[in-house]
Amino acid sequence: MVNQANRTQMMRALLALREQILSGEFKPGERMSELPLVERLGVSRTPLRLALASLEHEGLLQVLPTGGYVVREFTLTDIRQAIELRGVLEGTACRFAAEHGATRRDLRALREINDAVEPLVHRADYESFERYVALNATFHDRLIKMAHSPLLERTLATVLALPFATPSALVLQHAQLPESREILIVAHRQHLWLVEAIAAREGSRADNVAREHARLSLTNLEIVLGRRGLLEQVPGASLLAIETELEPV
Amino acid sequence: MVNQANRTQMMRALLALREQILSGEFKPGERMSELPLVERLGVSRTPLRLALASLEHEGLLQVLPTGGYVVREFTLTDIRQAIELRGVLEGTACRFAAEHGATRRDLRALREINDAVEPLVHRADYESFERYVALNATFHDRLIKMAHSPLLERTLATVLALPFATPSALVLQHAQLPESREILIVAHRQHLWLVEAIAAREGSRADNVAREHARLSLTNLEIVLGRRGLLEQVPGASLLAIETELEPV
DNA sequence: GAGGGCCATCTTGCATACAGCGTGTGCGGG
DNA sequence: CCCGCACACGCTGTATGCAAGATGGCCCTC
Repeated sequence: MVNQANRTQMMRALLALREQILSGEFKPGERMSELPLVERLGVSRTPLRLALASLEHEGLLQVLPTGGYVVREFTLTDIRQAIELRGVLEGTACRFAAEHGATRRDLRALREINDAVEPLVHRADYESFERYVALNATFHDRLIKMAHSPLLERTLATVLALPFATPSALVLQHAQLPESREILIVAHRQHLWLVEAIAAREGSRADNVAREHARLSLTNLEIVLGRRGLLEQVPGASLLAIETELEPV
Repeated sequence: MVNQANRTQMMRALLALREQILSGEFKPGERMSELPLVERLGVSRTPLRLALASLEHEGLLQVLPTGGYVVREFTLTDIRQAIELRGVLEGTACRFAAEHGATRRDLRALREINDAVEPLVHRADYESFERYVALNATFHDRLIKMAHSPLLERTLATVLALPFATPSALVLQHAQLPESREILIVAHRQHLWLVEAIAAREGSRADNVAREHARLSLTNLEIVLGRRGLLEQVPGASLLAIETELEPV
């Protein structure tokens, strides 16, 4: 959102607050009173208020009708809809990229990322997963840039700001499970298809593949939900309202 | 976005600023210095800063790397992409509505709106057009609500905040031209199709129809661009960078 | 004993003062 | 005449004081 460096007090408050909220130091519905936060973060009320307003724009906080903010609670439905919407937006970005025509340079960059990812999907160590996640993020960043639509980029960024919505939010948590490594194989194959489709200017195919690709996150979500211990490691998990429909493993 | 009543100084500043920007009282690239605005709007710097931050989030303002805001300039490409993205989001909303299953009550409401619109598309007086625009807005509002996705609603709202992006932004301006009345006929027919598709739970069809429906705004845009006098009546027109590719009538 | 009203306290919204920094201008030197 | 430096102005970021409103508790009354 605001990509300024953390030089200003407002940015420091924003970054600290976001991290603390996502790491579960505040409960959903908890009131974010300003004075305690001032003490906690060591900034004055003015930049703190700006940070709070920014977090409200991001969707992590809600405004009370009487004034003031509370931590927002997310339901499973919220997360599913966020992932689905991410798929729609990323699909649109891929379609734009295909229709607009990708430069050789962009295509080569994507292919190089895929080449680097390929050996990683078969390895099981944690460092490989971390590297996979990083490359995955680079791939998606490059893709959205190729749509040449600042508005789309901005819109997608707002959706990604929500917990659980980002492409690799849930990968690291369950990657250790052997059953879920198949997901990485599928995801990698979809990346190959995406580059193929964009290179061939097949916008509709690129759109569809990207949507299905995003839906892998739904599968990840189901897997993580099945293992209670895993869920709690995910940033933002504390903001999730576990509905009673929690399926037993 | 922030739907609070205009009780607070911040909301008054926000509403006043937005209106003044869209009505062309500031030129694109013009710096929005705080002190002159304080004098102009009669509010203090604190709520003004909040309003500026909100407008930046809306996309009407840009932040300078040195700090401070400037009025953003929109290109034709920006507008086209905004309209296209609106189509994607409205299409998704219609698909969600179809997949989720619409209540009889919602469907009846949509059909009633369409019934009320039907005679209006054949009339040429200004009051009919105004009534058409109002009913059109109600129709679209109802549709997005039927998706049952607050996130989608919020996302669409951000896109609609941009000038020229809203469904009926350009209707009133050119409705007087006889050649453009056909557009209303087509739009009305698409509304009928949308209700049909949603009622039949045909999500894909609803999606496609909604996308094409949004693209009618592109046609409107082309028409308005062809008549210089019309363009200047549209709110936000002053923010538009007319490229040299302006086609002569 | 319960409910309602009043008071105290806390909280937010707003205004303003202050400091640091970037910018623009003017003057002097080459 | 042009370029560079320095000073001054204006601007933003920040801190803090103040007032109005909401909320919760306590007491009084029925």
